Amino acid sequence: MEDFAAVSGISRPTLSKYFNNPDSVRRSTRERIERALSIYDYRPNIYAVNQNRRRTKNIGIVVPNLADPFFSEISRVVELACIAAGYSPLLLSSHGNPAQEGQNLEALRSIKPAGVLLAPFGRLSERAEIERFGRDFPVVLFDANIESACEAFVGTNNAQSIDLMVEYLCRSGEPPCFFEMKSPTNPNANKRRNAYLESMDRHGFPPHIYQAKGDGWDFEVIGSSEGGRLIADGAFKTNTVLCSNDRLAIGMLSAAYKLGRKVGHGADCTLRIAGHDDHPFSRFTCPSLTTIAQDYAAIANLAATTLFKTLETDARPSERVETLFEGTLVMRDSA
Amino acid sequence: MEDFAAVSGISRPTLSKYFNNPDSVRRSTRERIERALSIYDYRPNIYAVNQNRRRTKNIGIVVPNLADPFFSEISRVVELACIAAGYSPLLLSSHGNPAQEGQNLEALRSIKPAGVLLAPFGRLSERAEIERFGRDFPVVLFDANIESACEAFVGTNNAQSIDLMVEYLCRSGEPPCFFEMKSPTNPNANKRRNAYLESMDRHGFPPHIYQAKGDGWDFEVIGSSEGGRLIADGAFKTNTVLCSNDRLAIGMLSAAYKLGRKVGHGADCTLRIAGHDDHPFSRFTCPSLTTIAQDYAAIANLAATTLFKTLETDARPSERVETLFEGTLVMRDSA
DNA sequence: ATAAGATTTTTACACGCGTAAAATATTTTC
DNA sequence: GAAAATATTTTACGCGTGTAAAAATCTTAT
Repeated sequence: MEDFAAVSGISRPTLSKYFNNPDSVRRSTRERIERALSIYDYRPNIYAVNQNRRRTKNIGIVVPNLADPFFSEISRVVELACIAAGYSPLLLSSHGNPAQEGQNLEALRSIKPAGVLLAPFGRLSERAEIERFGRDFPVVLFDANIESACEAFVGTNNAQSIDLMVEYLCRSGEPPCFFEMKSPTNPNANKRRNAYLESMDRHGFPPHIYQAKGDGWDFEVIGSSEGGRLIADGAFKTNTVLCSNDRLAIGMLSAAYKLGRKVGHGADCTLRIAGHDDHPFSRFTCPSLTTIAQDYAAIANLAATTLFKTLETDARPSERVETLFEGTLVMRDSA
Repeated sequence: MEDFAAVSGISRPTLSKYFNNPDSVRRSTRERIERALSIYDYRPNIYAVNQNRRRTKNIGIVVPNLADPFFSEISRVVELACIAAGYSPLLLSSHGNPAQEGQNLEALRSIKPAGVLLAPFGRLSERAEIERFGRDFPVVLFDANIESACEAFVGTNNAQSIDLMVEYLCRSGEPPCFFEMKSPTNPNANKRRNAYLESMDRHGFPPHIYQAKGDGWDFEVIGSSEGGRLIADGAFKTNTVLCSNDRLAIGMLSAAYKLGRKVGHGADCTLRIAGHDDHPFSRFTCPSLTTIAQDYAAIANLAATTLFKTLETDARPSERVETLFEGTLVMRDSA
């Protein structure tokens, strides 16, 4: 920078000001700098910069599993929002492994992030660690909520979205059974089950919950094996199944196909299957999957802007804010 | 570090040595340090560290599109390999946008990576930029090759894998037509087309290539709309279609289902569809997709270790090495 | 043209750590 | 137990930038 100052005829402190905020120098100066920049292609050493800055411009993004299209999509939006706001996002996936989540947060500490956008697993075991991390850095949670931790939460209103789906299914045919994993990795699963119970109660139908054994992130495998078994056994009390998420539904649809069961809302169909999340592949299942679309973009952008606001005002907000977006019904062929 | 040196009773230079390589200090000293570390939880400032190190321990990983399960899976393996080798991976997705690839490389420059693992789009337009980047940093390419650039390439042998599939399809039924995008985003697509042509020639069958219009990364959409149109029109000269990749096949399968065409190798089937890549969802299509499995893990690990070797010897290899892994046939129900 | 205000330059120190060289302490070897 | 080999400490400098304070320069309004 010393050298660049020499050849560009600008003093080093002014250059420093320019690189921190191009608008903080006089217009004519900025133009001179940019002219010189186009010739000498100098760029500040980011390590020296971050060493001296009080806060870095880095933002950590941590998601449970990038292999899940839901997270790869939502983190894409988050990432672009960070870049647009002038921050440097650092995307970390926990690869479906809750222990990795802690390691990721630990790794983030060493880059001294300005803030963190975290979609937590939401298990009890990691709660304390996240709370601690949230005290040390500004953190906005998304997708999965941990009531006791961090500045804010942005997600989908599962009560509303499940109720919407139950309502639709009840109006258009038999009331739904509910299919989920026995030990879900995500608090949303519990919210959805409760929402189903409440909604069925409100509609005056008895609930029927079916829980699949198995853990991990191979939801399709579990949906296919366990769901297929339930179908084959004729276990479902009604001809309609609401799956806790699309990936389970995708597995179950493939099992139904293998069993020769015709799924859909047509007259010749004997089974209806619905999901939740509007997974990218739900348009291409056979039949295409009726589901609930979460507003990915809205969730991602609000989470990001909420964090940015915290960073700019530099004051931790006095009270925790939770924002829930509504899901929308996507009527396709499976239910 | 000064303070930590004081309270731990170890000199700062020794601590510095320890943090760069815990084994470079005497055993007893290391234990004293680690005991103190467990009490005071000090950690080196990574920015000060990287400012002074000749080379950082950062490794950039750039993939065209994390939303594509192929890349999310392979980059997961690559990422873990980097961590296991003591490096700090930085995962960047170009979000399906070739221009973003250049921006990602540009962003990587400022973190002065020790090396980069790059799965390029492979378009002509970015060639020069990648070559230039490859001269400034050690880069190992994977998935898509650019003959003229970087240290090494690791990928799948498309000629072998396509031949394997063509061989199987010819043995088990009518010889395949080939379905692909007209203007593919990836050089592998061209390799596969040529492999198909050669293989059909070798088997003594006339080739039939069908190219879908459309660009971008919505392969399923294109496979569904264009592939569906071809099916409806009875355009395919044989009853067997080999798709250039699984995502096209997934789209085409959904179109076939909508058209009421029974796909598979059974007696009652009128159409066979095969893919390439063993996409995570190919097990759950209806019917499940016969395809070629790439050895994700082998490709990812070899790419990573090849880069590490370059970094450790500190010498750019004299000649470029290309390694191709063989694909394996995954026989499922669709063909 | 001139004074007030805004911007830039000069000067200087700080950040936290890598690293080199010489002195000292510790361990190993015979 | 002494000498040799090894490890640690001391001392000092450098990395590339942020930032503060005072001086110098430029811009704007009168």
